[in-house]
Amino acid sequence: MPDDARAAVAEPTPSCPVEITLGALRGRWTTLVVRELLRGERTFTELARALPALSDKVLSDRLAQLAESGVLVRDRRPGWPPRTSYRLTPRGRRLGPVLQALWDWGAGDDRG
Amino acid sequence: MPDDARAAVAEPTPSCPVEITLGALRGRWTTLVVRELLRGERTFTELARALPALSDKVLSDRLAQLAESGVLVRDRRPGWPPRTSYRLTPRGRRLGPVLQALWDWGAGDDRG
DNA sequence: CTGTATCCTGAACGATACTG
DNA sequence: CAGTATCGTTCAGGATACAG
Repeated sequence: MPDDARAAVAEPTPSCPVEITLGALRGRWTTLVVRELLRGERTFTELARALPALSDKVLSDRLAQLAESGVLVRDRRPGWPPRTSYRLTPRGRRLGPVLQALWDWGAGDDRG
Repeated sequence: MPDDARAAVAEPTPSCPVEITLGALRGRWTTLVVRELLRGERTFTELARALPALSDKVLSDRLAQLAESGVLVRDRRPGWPPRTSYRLTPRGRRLGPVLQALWDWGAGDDRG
């Protein structure tokens, strides 16, 4: 973390890298979608089936959000029935260690 | 990450460690408060001054939230004027690597 | 199958005022 | 100094219906 991270902060969402990452992961279900994709390519329906309590709209929102932040890409195949796959970009795959860090802290036994 | 992380997920906020961590860091300003405390003990006023755009109420909310999740402790000293210090617990200090991981990803140049 | 549009509700946020 | 109480607004989440 560079030293200018120490600068006085007037806003919580400037160009701060921490906020960029939290922005990409923001919202319910987001990390679960990413985790599913870390296991491999998935279609819309496969994601919906893996996350049964998640509505179509929110899944759509999450996929758009993650595409926007460069975490995943859509792979739309022509023909019928329409079939779209989602897979992580290299940048998206690099979220693996981030989720690992989040996991480790949350699983911490508080001693030490 | 243990293998049962692969289990089908019906809710986004079960006892999943990732969600525990995100829950602790949830909300605007939260990571900035933690980052300030990573630099050392701080009083309410010092935190408020470091984060000028943050209202008393929200700062109070954040400190309560972070105390609740075991990230920091209050150190209230008797006498007048009242003076309260906040400092991270060992668990709170272990958020350092987590914020580092968030920082690194957000600062990533997208190549590789 | 793969989404988008619309509406509704509850929680988070921020301002202000007030207390020990 | 160190907070809490109250209130209004905004925004994300979820249900439902519909479209390419």
